Amino acid sequence: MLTKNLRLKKYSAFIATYSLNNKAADENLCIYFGKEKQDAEISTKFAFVVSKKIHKRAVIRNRIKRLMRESVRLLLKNNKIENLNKYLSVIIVARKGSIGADFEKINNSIYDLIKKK
RNA sequence: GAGAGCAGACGAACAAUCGCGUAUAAGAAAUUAUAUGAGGAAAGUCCGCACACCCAAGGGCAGAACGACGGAUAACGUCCGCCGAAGGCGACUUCAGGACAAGUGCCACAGAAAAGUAAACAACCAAUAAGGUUCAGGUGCAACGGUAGUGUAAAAGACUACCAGAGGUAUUGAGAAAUACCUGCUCGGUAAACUCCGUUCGGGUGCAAGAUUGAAUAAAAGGUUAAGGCUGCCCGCCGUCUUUUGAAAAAUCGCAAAGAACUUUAAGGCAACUUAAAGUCAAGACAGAUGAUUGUUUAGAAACAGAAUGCGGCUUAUGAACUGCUCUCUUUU
RNA sequence: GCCUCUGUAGCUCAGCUGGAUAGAGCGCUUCCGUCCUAAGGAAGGCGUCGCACGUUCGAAUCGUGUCAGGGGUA
Repeated sequence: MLTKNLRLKKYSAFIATYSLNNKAADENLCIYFGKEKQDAEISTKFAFVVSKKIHKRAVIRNRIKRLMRESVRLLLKNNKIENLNKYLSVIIVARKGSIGADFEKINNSIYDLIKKK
């Protein structure tokens, strides 16, 4: 779990981010980007979504969520995704390809998709 | 040694680096330090409780669950003991295990007949008929107790012996029941068919229950005894209702450390369990915490699987390697 | 969290007040038809009734458990 100021919490913020429909996807993941920032001081907020449609078991869904979270944490720490800073919010949604994936696969997916943007 | 039966335990360990939730302490704050952080099923939501609120002026009809007996428990559809039945050579296992002799229904095809003191196709007696009987044949899951004999014209519980059931009496037991004797009493199956009997349940909603604080609870128009509420329905009772526009939808508690709690010991009890003493305090969010990488050990860095108000059960899923007791067979002494 | 419904042929559905060969439409295969195709006609195979256990003489149907899928509600 990321620290509290990096988490996206409000329901209205989710709706706003989804409605922009600014997204990038492959078979594993789908990333939604929110509005562009006015103030550079505000930190970018993240949310991770693994729907029950992906898989029935909570263990597998939790596993995917944790891997995504860890991957984002490490990328932020190493400053590899600087181009993310201009967005207010980012939602990462898992797709069916991510079932049973290891850390390497998830990490590469996120890195590639963000870099493309 | 082989094959079974029952019960039990375990649910990888250690280290390093980078991280997350909660609590406590320090600090103006950023933050820092310390402690701690997922199961035996957390699952399915199948039962039972606690807890909370709503409705409870009544009356009637429904309804649901359970079902040998005795106990345990907060309670249970759970557990323990025991009886009976069924299965197994046995250890042992399984059982929705009240009543069809209160009433109603159903029992296809076949068969005379599927339950009503029941047919007379063939058979038997007899000269024939009237009559007697349901033995034998045949049908069917099931044919009006079964087997063997006596008896008779031929037969039949008509009579006898054994077996099965029913009723009664006596003894034993806390009881289900068991044992013995008597009565020829013999009346089909099905209640996981309706139903009857007994027992239990005030009803409803589930922590998004609900409580407190804050905000709001205002205005306009229209309609009229219909709608709405009170238990599923009826009676009965209460009672204005609908539409449009506006605002709000946040925080704290519930709830996270104290109880039907857990561990050990002792006493009582066949046991479930109870009582007493000592010790322990052990997750807790609200977009929702337990992760990532590496190394070593084991067996290949293993199964099923992730807390959301809390407990007691049941059911289902579950890798590898184990432990104890018991039974049967075989071999050796 | 709570409530509720459905699993039958390749697909969409009947049958579910127990009685036997489990039906209908579309589809599929073969044949007829036509110069060829379509329409039309004839024939055919198509099923562990989600699974397990039970009740019953007999279960798709009744009961219990279980698995899977869908819907509603806050």
